[in-house]
Amino acid sequence: MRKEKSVLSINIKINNADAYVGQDVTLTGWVQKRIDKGRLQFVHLRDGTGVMQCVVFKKNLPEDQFDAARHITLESAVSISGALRAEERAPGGFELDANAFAVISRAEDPYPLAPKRDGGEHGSDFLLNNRHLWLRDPRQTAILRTRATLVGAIRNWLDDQGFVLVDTPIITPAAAEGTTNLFATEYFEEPAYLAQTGQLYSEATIGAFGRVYCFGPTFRAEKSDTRRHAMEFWMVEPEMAFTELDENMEVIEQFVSHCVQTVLRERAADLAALERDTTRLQNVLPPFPRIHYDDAVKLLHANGYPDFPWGEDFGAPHEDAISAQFDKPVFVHHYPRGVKAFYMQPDPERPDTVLACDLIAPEGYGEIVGGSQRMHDYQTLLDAIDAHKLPQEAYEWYLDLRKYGAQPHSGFGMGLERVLMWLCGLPHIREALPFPRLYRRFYP
RNA sequence: UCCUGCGUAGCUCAAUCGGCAGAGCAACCGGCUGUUAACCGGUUGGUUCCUAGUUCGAGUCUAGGCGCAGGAGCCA
Repeated sequence: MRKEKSVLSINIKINNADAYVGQDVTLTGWVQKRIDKGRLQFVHLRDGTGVMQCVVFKKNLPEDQFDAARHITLESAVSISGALRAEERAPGGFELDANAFAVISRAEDPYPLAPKRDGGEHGSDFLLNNRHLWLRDPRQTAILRTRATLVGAIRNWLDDQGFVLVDTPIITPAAAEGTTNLFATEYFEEPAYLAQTGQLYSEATIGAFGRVYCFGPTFRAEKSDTRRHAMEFWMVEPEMAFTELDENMEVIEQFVSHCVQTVLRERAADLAALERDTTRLQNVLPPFPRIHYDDAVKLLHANGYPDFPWGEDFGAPHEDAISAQFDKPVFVHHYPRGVKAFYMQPDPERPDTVLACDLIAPEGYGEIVGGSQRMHDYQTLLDAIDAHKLPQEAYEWYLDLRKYGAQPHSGFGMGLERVLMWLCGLPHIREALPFPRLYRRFYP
């Protein structure tokens, strides 16, 4: 008889529970928590869309099924059927009165990750070694859902603004910027490298589409061992023909604001679960403050770094000192030529500076966007390649672009994980990637 | 790569002056029909990171190594 009941019950997802109150339903998922009250068992079932408290009374189901529920292990895969009803005392506002309990796969015990207690937390080393299981934690799912929403916001805005997604290669023949260490691999018998940027290729595709972007993983083989660095990370790189520095900054502030506001709107519950104070994020609307590098240096002189020399790049403490003066992301533009990439266009009025802009996030999250106007004159670019002692033959195709319809053009790169850290208030980049590749760590 | 700190039960951590290896949580067994980090009783659980040294005796001291964390540099 009970069998007939569960056959008739409807398979539903927990986030649709409100539509099935009063009906007999079946849930499948993983046991997140069990509270043993003897003849009464509270089983908290997670199905990927939410968590449902299931009430298992001994008298409401066959004895073998009750015993199975009473001894079920954490993270076992189970199917639970019963009547769904609204219940104030239950965590999500709904509760399932179980009349059938089936074990699909019993998890081994003990489950390696303990529920949070005042007796102690897990350390980051242990958690990262168990990343394949740590991902099930409510905090981690909130972060990764937010990441997915952020990716969607990025793509939607660019698509709506007429940017065309044009993918750039991950396997590349030579160092794009020459300076950074690349992951080396092999293309049959020839040396090859994993891309650290798609930008140079996007400078080619703007000749076909005008406005483009590439969005995918990028790779840096630098031995950077900090909370802000991963060896494999995602970067979105829009590129625009017939566009100079000021317009580039306008696009960036519109774009970043849209991303922030979309996440605030669509992921409010997840940000609340992360205990993120979003008051300062609400402020992130155009225009953003813009300061010239010269003025940024003066600002540092007046705020704790009196000896900072003109001509050097900012380190993390300097970025923090600058961003602390503003309640929004702040642009620093016109950097000294010596600290920026070879392809950036010098300012004709200040040839010791380039038409570059970095966007520094508030609250100590550092640089999230780096952009610039690119050299469009053939000879200027050739001289720059020579000055940086880069192999000209590797850049022939890039130089070629300056021969056929060259024009002032600009673009920028935004680090997905850096932005996600800022939005979610994460202390370390390791939580911003599903399977982070960190210095000396790429398992699992 | 540099600076600083830390490696003890599955996890998070104690262990006085160099003198018997401990707790909480998890797990397991039992009790409880309203728990939300349940509660109560009981049980199990150790290569004290590795190697060498000092000592009657080393988790503790010394040297080297390995691992991890935080910060810096580099960058997004």
